[in-house]
Amino acid sequence: MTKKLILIDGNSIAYRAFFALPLLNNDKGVHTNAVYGFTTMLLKILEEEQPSHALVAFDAGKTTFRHKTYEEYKGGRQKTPPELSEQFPLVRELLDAFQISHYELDQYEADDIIGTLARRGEQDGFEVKVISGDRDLLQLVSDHVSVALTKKGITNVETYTPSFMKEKMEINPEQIIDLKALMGDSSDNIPGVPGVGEKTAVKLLHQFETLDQVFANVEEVSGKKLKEKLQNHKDDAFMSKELVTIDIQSPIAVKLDEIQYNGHDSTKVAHFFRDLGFHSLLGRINEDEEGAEEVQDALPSIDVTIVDSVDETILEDHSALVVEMLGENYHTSPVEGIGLVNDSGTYFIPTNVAMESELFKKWAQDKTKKKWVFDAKKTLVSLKRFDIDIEGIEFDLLIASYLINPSENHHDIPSISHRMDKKGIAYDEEVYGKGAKMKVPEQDSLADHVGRKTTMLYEMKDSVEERLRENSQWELYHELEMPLSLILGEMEHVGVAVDVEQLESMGKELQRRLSEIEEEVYKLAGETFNLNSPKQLGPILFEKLELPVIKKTKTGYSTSADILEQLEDKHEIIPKILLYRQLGKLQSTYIEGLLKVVDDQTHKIHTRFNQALTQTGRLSSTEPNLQNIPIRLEEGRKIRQAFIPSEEGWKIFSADYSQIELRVLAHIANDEKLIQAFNDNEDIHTKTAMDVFHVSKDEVTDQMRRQAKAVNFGIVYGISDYGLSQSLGITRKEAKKFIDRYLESYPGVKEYMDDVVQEAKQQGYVTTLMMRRRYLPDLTSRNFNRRSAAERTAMNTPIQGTAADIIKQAMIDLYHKLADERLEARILLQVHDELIIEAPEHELETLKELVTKVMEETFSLHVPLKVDHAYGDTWYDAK
DNA sequence: ACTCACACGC
DNA sequence: GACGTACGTGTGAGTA
Repeated sequence: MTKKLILIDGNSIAYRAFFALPLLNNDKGVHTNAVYGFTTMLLKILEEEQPSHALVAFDAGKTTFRHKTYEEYKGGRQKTPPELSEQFPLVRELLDAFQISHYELDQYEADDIIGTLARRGEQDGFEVKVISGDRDLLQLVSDHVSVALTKKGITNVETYTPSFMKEKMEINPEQIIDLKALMGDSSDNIPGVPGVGEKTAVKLLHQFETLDQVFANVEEVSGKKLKEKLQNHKDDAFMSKELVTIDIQSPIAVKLDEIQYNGHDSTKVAHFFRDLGFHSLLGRINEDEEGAEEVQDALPSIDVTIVDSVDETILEDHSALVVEMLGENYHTSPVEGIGLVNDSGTYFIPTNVAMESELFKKWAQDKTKKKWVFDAKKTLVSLKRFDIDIEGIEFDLLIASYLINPSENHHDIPSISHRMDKKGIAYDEEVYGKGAKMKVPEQDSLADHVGRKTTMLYEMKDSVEERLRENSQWELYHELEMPLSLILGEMEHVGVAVDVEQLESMGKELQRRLSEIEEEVYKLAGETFNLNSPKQLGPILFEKLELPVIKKTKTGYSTSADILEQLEDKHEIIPKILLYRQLGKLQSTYIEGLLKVVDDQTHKIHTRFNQALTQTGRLSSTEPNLQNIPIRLEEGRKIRQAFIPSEEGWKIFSADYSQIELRVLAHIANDEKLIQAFNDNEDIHTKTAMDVFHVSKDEVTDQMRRQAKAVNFGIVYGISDYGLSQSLGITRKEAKKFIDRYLESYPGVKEYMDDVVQEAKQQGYVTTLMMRRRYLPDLTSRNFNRRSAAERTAMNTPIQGTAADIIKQAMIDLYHKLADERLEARILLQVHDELIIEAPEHELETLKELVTKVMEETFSLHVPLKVDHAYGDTWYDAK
């Protein structure tokens, strides 16, 4: 087997990672983006290269031997940001966990260490691979030394071999030094010859081979100016050469046989990953399929009693309760067992033992026995499957964690525990495996893991609640999200009835039309191909049919709808493709997709609302997503005909807020004109058009109203001038003008936008009216894009988030009102600004008034909230 | 098992 | 003036 040596330029990779990735930080405010990027790069290299030897080199200190030659070496360079410097010790820790040597040497740079070892390795018969982001290292390339440079991002590299270099750069590795000597390097403050850039330098080296030859034959250089510059800066060039030349004989102490790589210590690495919150990476380190037992053996042991029959002594008030399931879908996943922790101990109750126990059921349903859970909704729904209606849920760690920081991507017990510095717990993935390898471990392991999770839940309650109070979020948590959670759970459990035959017959008709269109497209294309593949479609349209290329994606031609629409009258194949796409979407996502998740016993669909996911406070919906059922195009809207009441003689009733976000904006910004418009019950888009274009009502054309509508849309969703230009098909400049004119027209809005960004910069986050919070670390980003995106988010989130708060409040109010009035009507779905209800026909008259009133009065703004309603035999008809 | 391009809603 | 530009979920293709 050949010996393979990997040499990594530690500083360079850390820098790259730092600037390539957003400034992630974990809960304790420690930045981890560079470490994270470094880790992904390292994992990839180790997987791909399987090195026998490895070393990471770092720059030692401020001064190097090069400074003796040239004092200003690396002068003028920006100071390393503290957010990065603080990560270097972590990178070293990481390497220790991976058991990879790292090395630095006073007065020398990482380059010199790498160069020296590369040459030594080469002589000893190694295949050497150098990883860096610094092109200077290309001078090391030889038959047995290749250099991988990071391209975009961090794991994306390009490997330079002598032949690749010749092809790509048209010069040899040996010429790299001379190239740099001529062109200099501003980032290292290397002068080179002024006025000579890469192009000229390459040209010179083509002609004269080496730097020495260039100057020996300087008379032959074409161009008077160039010749002069060379003659005047000969010394600079040779000094530059000295500076960029890597010292391949640096006095380093390490020997090659001391830097063998024998694989990492998975326990240490796992520990490190957990500490820093690198969950996604944990799955990539257990080469030899560590089972649940091994993972747990590494943790301090705990005492879990496996219960074989439930007795009263374990069912206390104030208990942490975990209903454990491996699958995501709690409507269908088997319950693997129950975790219970209270003052009397830590218990694991096997599913059948719990569910067959009358005592357990009675305890669960007793509202005076307070339960602390993780995910109240999931707990509620899964117990309902066993005919248990849980009561007395007093604490929900999932919701609390989400409210404290919604941008945290992992709101599971182990992740939250690690964020709060509680270590004795493994991630689900480590215990259960993931994907196809996921399996229920044997009972002892299961009980141990569930026991730990329940213990963590039990122990974290107080500090998490305290945090909510500190954030002034107690009311949001306790009066809004917690009650809502149970209502959502009930909605999910009730489900929505579906007319399966209707879906199936629509599917058949669609299939027929799809095949027909497909045939026609193939005929027009002159060949058959996979019409669902943009990769295959691109060449047909833009090469074979020679249609003009408007936009490319990184993998080929863009064939998205907005591009195809611009080509619509260029070729008759285009409208057919668009129709095929439209119908294909309906078929695969909505017909087939929905049929897949219909319960075949009850013909109902049970979505799951994710209450702890979006950054703004909105809900999301999965398996299936019932918040994106088509409505815009009639063809798709018909899908809604398949959503029907679950009982004979009932109707679907729908109520939606009219312009809730813009009303919220009027309120928050306290903009006189906007408030006036809503108080006068004006058509807001027409009003906006009047104000932006300075015209009277009857002068507003359709075109103007359409543009005003898009501007309003942009304000609500926080899109950029670019986004607005795209949606209106105008230039960015024009779009910006629209936005500016809008802000001139509504000075209150302008003031709000400025203030909210200002305030967010000061405190680091924005809030909604109900104190929902969103952190925006990118507000201080050095990257313009990031910063402006964060600024738009700062303006937009209070608007969208407050609207989300309001409809959530309305759901709670409505739920209670329906119960108080003894109505049978029940809420089925929420679609951001709309509630879908089913009700017996005789309740409709009552509902019209009651639902509207509750929704409009749920929250009092400086402008009225307006609710429209409709009903019919299907969701389609409730329009 | 993953990423990409695309498309649906608000 | 650059850069790549509301947020979600789900699908099929393509690659590893």
